[in-house]
Amino acid sequence: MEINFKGIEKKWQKRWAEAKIFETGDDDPREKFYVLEMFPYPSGSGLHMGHAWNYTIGDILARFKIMSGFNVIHPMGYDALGLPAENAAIEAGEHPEDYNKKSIANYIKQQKALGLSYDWSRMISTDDPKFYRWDQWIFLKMFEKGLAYQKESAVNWCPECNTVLANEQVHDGNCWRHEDSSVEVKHLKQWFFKITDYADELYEGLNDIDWPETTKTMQRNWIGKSYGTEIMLEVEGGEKGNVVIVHGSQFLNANSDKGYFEPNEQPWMLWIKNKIEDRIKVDIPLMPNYNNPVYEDWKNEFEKLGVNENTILIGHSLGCAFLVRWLGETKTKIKKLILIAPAKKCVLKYYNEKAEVFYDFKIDKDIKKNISEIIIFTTNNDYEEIMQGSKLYNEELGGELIELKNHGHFIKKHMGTNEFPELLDKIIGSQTWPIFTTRPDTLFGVTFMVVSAQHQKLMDLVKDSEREKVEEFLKGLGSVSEKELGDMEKKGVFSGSYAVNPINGERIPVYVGNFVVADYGSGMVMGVPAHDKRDFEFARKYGIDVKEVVKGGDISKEAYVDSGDLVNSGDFNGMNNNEAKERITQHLESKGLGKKVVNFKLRDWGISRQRYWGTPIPIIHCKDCGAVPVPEDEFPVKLPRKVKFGDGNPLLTNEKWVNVKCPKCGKKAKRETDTMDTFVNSSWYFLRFCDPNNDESIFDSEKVKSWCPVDRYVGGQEHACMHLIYSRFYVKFLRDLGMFDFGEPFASLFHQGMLHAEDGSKMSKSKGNVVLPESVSDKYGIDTARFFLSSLASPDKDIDWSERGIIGSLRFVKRIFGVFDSVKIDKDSAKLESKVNEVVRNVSKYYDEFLYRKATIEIRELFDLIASEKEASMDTLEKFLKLLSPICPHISEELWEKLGNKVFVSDFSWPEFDESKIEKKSEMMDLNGKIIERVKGILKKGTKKVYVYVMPFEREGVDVGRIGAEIEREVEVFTVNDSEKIDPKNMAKKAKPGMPSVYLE
RNA sequence: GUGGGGAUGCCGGAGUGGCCAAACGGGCUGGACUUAAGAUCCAGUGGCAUCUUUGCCUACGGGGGUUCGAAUCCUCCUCCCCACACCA
Repeated sequence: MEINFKGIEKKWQKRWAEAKIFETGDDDPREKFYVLEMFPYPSGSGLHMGHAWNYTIGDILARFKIMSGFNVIHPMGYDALGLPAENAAIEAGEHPEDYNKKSIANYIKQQKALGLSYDWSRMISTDDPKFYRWDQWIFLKMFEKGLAYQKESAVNWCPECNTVLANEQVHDGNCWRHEDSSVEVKHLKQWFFKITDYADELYEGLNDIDWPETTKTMQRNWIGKSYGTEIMLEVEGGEKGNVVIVHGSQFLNANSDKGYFEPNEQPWMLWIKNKIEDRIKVDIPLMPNYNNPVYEDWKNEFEKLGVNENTILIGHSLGCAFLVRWLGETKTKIKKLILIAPAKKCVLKYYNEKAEVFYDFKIDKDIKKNISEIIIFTTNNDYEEIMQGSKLYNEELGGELIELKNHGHFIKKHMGTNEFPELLDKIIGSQTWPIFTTRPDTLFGVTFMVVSAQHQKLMDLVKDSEREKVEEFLKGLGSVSEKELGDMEKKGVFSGSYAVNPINGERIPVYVGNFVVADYGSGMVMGVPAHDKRDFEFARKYGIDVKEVVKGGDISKEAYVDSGDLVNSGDFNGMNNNEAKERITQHLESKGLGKKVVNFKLRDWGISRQRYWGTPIPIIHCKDCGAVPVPEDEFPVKLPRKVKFGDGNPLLTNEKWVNVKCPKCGKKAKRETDTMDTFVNSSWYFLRFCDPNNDESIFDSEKVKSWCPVDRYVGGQEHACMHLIYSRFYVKFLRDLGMFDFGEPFASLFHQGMLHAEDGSKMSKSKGNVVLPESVSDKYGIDTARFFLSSLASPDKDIDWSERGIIGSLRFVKRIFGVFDSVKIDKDSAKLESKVNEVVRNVSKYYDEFLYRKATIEIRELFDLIASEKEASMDTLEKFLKLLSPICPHISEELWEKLGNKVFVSDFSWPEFDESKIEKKSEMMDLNGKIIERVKGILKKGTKKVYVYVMPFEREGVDVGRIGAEIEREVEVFTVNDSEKIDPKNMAKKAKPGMPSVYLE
């Protein structure tokens, strides 16, 4: 029999379209159901059978739901913006806009030929400015809320794509699109979306959605929530440069015995020098004629010393005036300026006149631009003029003004102590680093720290003496790509700095390491070699101490990472380490040195792409006003058509587009030429389907509220950590804007398997193994293909195309036509009636759960019965077609019409079933009868007693009296698991449910 | 390494305590139809025995266990796939 599949398909597709049966109204009282397949990037090469299958999976469900009486929204659109489209267009020598229009048109044609139940009136395409203007609107809202921001950062650069990639788009150090281009690290200013603000909700929200466990796990791993303790750690800065202390005038009586010191030998000066000179050079020059100072003389003397941008200058009293004057004159850049009791005029009457001249200068406010830190020390009991001087300097120069108690004029006579720790702090500038750890219990076992080699503040930690070694180390890493970095062995180099363990005050060396991630936690980790594998290796390699703090393993051989009791841990000794985690954290917390924190692996989403075919970022860069958003009434910022493709960002080549006026100040400014990552479009397109033609707003909230969230979302698992996280983020953001009230876009998610080519490999144009739906449709009919693919395996599994296999389905389809021609329409046999009810019941469930394969099996079974009975009721034949129609809509429609129906089967109600009509399988129908029959069959004359063995659940139904009467023997019944049973021949084992076993005595 | 999923007949793939030598399909074998091929239809498809009935043996990656009873539950092992991969 030959069937004109093409004709049938065309006929019904046309009729469905004319009757608009798949167009969905917004105000339908029926319960809504949103079925969505991930919208495709419309590739120029069109869709192959694998794509067709993806849409079919959703289509079968949508059709089932339509028939089941739901108000089904089942839309389709095109993810047309993006790099691949741009590249394909360039390769084809066409403008992306034109190229894409053609691709989309081709896609639509192909999809329509598949007979998919889309509501084409809702179609959207992301390259339409009417669509992407709302990308820009969302960007603006993000910008307003501080969730869109720019930062200079190390980014993943794909040389193939000529653009930056998001973290999610880098796999194994390679671009997700170009398996053999290794991603480079570049430093660029980029736009980011602050997805991390939603990290916790993205993580926790996974508990409430019906998604495949694997995908949820992947997202959980990606977001990477971990609970731990943040420990505040003091790290001595790596000093570099030098310190110069310029003393004041010597005005005290030279004869006073205890009060007398040379001006450059004030005890605190010597104390400081002594404290730090092994780490940093300290000069305390004795200035000429200090009792009769002449500025020029001091200047000459002072300039003999090296002063550069790494110098810390410390002045005391008159010395301060000298330094400020000198800095104002010379505009020298220095690191820090510390003024101690600075004077702006002479404080003692008998003081030399020349000193007055010394103070005769104006404080140059601009010097603060050349100094990264200015600190002024004053006290409460200095000379009045000096205290005022401190304030004056502070007013003019800014910086920090520190008032100490009872330090007089900071000379021996007044201070009462030789020590000046406050100053020491300011010189060494010890830094506080928060350290994240999940093992605060091992804090006593810390023997080193490692800071990331990529850390921005790394050099602040490196001491001069180690600088060369560190730089060499960094150089060694610099030539390595991101990918190799992953495989590299853990290496480190000593930074020269030490951290202080807050729990016991121990000094811990800080290393620079290649294995510490710079932007996780604070980029510095504590090393506990005794209880962490990696730390153990590191310590072994560099001869660092391994200090056991948790008992349980042999730390001379390997790190012990399991639990145990604490040792070498001060007050916490003997405590179980799990308890110690809490207690040590509490202890730190009480001292303000630590707290419980949650940390995430998730990073902000870098959305800048240096390419043309994307949504323009609606920002204008102005020299004076900075990044200024394009006003909403100027939206959309359309992509200019005229650009040159070649090297670099094409948008830069349209100067007219780039050069604009600043919306704020009206001066000349430039447009942002980065475009947005293509994933911004797919992050919310499913919302737009609810109101696709709205030009007034992104969508009508009421419509979105009535349709969303998506009830069943069908798409590939490869988007687990990209599209599916971004969409969740967008939805949460839009919800927080008050657009709607749900927080998750996709209530349930289904990942389809991939359709491979006949040889089991991926279908690809280059391999020449692509199966095209058109040719399949010509040869076998699209319904046959749908049935075949449905029957292969459950749709979440990968399957292989098979020309031979589809013949089996073709055979089935042809048989259907044959049987429908010949079957006598009358009434059902009891068997058929039971079967049809059973199949309706089961298939309904199967469709709802994507168990299409099982559906095809039962449909076949029902069909086989109809065929063998040769007679069936009209009702049964109709039910059969209804059951078949989600998978084979065209031929079902055709046969439905042949039965004399005028309405569409696709739009008809789903069949119901009657549970009571389904024959119960002979389950213990007459257990006693069976026993009697069986015993009678083997009964011998000499048999005296009969033992019967039944299943425990059958025991109650056994009528010993009746059996005994029938067989005229003594009967004893045992359950098969009765340990006291009499069973010499081990017959109990042979018993099966419904089939007891028997032993004759 | 971590997390997830697997391993069933010639093949794809059901089955998740008893009705399982294992659904359904493909393939293969035989038969019907035909001059023949294709298509279609029927039957068979672990082994041995047997008159249909039926019995026994060997089988669901490998070992061990729980149970009256295991493809199905537990445990260890092997192998395969997928994802994340130095996240402290």
